[in-house]
Order: sequence, then structure tokens, then C-alpha cells
Amino acid sequence: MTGKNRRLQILRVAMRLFSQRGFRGTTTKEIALAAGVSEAMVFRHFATKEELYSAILDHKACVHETMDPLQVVAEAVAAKDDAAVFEGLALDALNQHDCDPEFHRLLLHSALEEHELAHMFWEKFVKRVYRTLRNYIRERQRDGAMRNVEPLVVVRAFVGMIIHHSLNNNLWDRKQQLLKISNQAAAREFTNILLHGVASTPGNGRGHSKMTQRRKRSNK
Amino acid sequence: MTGKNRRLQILRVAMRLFSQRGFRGTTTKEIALAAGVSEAMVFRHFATKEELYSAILDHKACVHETMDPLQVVAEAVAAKDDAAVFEGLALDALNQHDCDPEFHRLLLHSALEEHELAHMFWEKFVKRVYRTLRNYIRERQRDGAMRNVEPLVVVRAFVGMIIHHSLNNNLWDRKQQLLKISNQAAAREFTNILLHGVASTPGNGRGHSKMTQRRKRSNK
DNA sequence: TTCAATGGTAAGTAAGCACTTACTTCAGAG
DNA sequence: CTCTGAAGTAAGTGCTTACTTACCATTGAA
Repeated sequence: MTGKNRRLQILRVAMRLFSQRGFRGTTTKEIALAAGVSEAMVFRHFATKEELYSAILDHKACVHETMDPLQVVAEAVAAKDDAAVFEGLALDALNQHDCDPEFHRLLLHSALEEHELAHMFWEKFVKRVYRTLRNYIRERQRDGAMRNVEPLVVVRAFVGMIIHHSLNNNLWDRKQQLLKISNQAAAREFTNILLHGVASTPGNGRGHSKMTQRRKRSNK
Repeated sequence: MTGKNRRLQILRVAMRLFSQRGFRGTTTKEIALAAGVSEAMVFRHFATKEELYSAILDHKACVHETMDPLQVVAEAVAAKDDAAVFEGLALDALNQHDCDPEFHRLLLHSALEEHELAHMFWEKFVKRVYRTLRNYIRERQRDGAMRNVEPLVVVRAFVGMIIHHSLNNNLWDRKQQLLKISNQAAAREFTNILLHGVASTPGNGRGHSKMTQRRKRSNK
């Protein structure tokens, strides 16, 4: 087997094991065994265990940091079709999580271990998602299509529903005993709740309702 | 120092360390050092490291499994004041997470490591929360105060917002750079989104009166 | 005074860990 | 055929880990 292929194979095996047992919970011996080579081979390709970990994270993260979060629903954004925007995003995220649950676990592990990946992921991916979605919501608020809630709160609520649902399905309740629902249906329902939840109330035109003004900066 | 006190002290120290670095990431030596005793002392009180871990989890879990999730908002439930019910629950949960972030981390670690605590917590606490809230929502749907969404989806959406917000604040973004908001405000906004999101639509039922009287008592 | 119970430790041990060394095998270029 | 370089390994090395042993020191009741 060529060096490059071997390297990639070790990387993949290690990723699987790290996501299952965490960084500290996985030994280099296990990785070597699972890859069908000797431990020395692992260290020929990656100087240290830490470097192997970083290589995985870099490899995974670079996929995320290049893409535009709203790209997948670009035309819905252009058409200002809120339902299509949010439902599309939700569905995409849920599907992504389903077909790559390892990454989610890896991220959690690294957040708990305070590895820099967690920070990187936050900075390069999460922040951008929040920013982009906030801008979209702001625009729709100016259009009078949504009430004047702090956009970031709306983003958090929406992301919360989705991430929590995924976390449930592939960490806590893998058999979905508590709630079994297709990704399509989940995306639709969550979007429904959110959009009704932030819709401008009837007769409130541009969203400067009593209700939204009443509750600004209530405590000091 | 008496045996009982020492035991408790070791337990607390260990909990702190486990929540910071995970089970495998924490050595018995570190625990002993942090408790100001020798390693042998740790093993006098807890036969194995695993037993120490279990003791912590049992100790923590027993608090949760005895209490009724809706008890904290019992009178709001009786009065069918939806806003007070959900806002109260949200606020209570957020405050709980704030004053005991260790438990949240411990839970995540144990879920990732597939320790039985995670399963226990799910069975004995989460399931009950879901069941109780579902029943409440069902009742309010029969009252005509909420539209006919699958109640468990509503619960998941609501729990998702809250848990995700807490997770953000004490795992990913401890400085709250992305979104800084008081627990009161967060509870209020999330509840607002949810209740508007599932409110019965105009002309669809008899439930508007509740909706309009929702916010008589202002925030403090 | 004695002595057993209690709270505590210093100094282990065996296994496991990340990482290294010194070696073999073998395909292809000259 | 010979030589080179890359793929691969067996068998370490030294350190860390969970856990143990054998011992010390104080206390308070008999």
C-alpha cells in the first residue's frame, strides 16, 4: 500500500475510534490494530498522537470553513421565501448530522477537552452561521415580515431546536424511542414553530408593535 | 477530619476534576492532590476509580429523579397560564445550569463514554419531563389554546432552545461573545417564540382569550 | 497504661501508555 | 545483478497509571 493511502486509512480509523472513545480513551495501539499495521507505522505517518488528532480535525474542519452556510438555500433567500429558507437549512443540517454522526461526537469531545478544534469550529463556522442568519432575519424584519425580536435570539432558538434534535438522535436516544420523526417532518415542524413564533402580528405592519417595544431592555 | 467529611470532600473534588477533564482524563493522583491527601486515602474511601465515578453520578442523579419537573410552576399549570408555565420552566432550567455547570459537563462526558449514568438520567429525568410537558400541551390543545402540532415535537423544540442555550454559555462560548442575554430575557423570548409558534390560529378555536391576557404581569 | 479503632502516609507493584530503535522485505531504476 | 528507498515490523524504553502494602500517630474507653 502506498504511503498516502496508508496515511488516509489510519486517519479514518483514528477518527472513528476517537469519536467513539475520545482522544484520551483511544490508544495508539488500538488505532494501529484497527488499521491492520504495527504501532510504528502510525508514528511514521504522524509524529505524535496529538498531531494525528489535529490532522483529523483540520481535515474535517476545512470542509466546513469554506462553504457559505446559506448557499444551500440561496434561491429561497433571493426569493425571500422564509419557509423554504429555514426548512431547507434545517433539513440540510439534520441530514448532514445523520450521515456523519462521528463529527458531532468528535466536536463534543474536543469542546469538553477544550481542544483548539472546538474554538476553531466556533470561530470559523458557528459564528458565520449566526452572522449570516442574523442578517437575513434583520432584513425580513425591516421588510415587516417578522416582529422585532433580537435576531440572534431567533437564530439561537432555531439552531437550538435542530442541534438538540440531532444530539438526541445520535447521542442520547439512538433508537428514537422518545420521538420518532423523519428529518423532513422535523425540519417542517421546527420551521413552522419558529416562523409563527416570530411572525409580525396582524395589524402591526412594520413590526413596531407595542409588544415588541414594550419589552426592550427591561432590567438594569 | 472525620471519615464522612473526607469522603464527601474527595467526592466533590473528583466531581470538579471529572467534569473538567473527563473520567479518563483525570488521574487518581490529581484527585488526591486536589483534596490535600495521599492517593491511598482516595482508595480507602472508594475501592476503585470507577466506584468513585459512580458515587458522584448517583449522588447527583438522585436529586433529579425524585422531583416533579412541573412542580416549580405548579400554580401556573393549575391556572393554565401558558406563558408563566413555560417561562418559569425555562428560567428554572437556565438558572440551574448556571449554578451547576459541572453537572452538565459530567452528563455529556458520560453520554459520550456511554456510561450508565447517561442512560439513567435519560430514563429517570428526561423521559419524565417529556411526558409531563406533553400531557400539559395536549390538554391545552384540547382547550383550543394551541394548534394541533405533535406535542412531543413542541417539547423537543422548547427543550432544544433551552439546553442549547445553556450548552452554548457554559461549553462553547463562556464569555457569551456571540449573544449576551440574561436568563430572564432568554426565558421570556424563547417562551414568546414557542407560544406564538404553536398558538391556535385566528378563527381556529376558542383559545385567544388566554393569549391576549398572557402578559398582564410585567417583568420585574 | 494499654490497646484497638481511626485517619493518615511513603513507598511500592504490575500493567499500560506514547513513542523509539534497529531491523527486514521487496519493488523498481541503473 | 546491485543498490536504493520506501513500507513494514518486533521488541524495546522510560514514564505514568490504578491500585496495594506495610507502616505511623492520635484518641479515648477499659
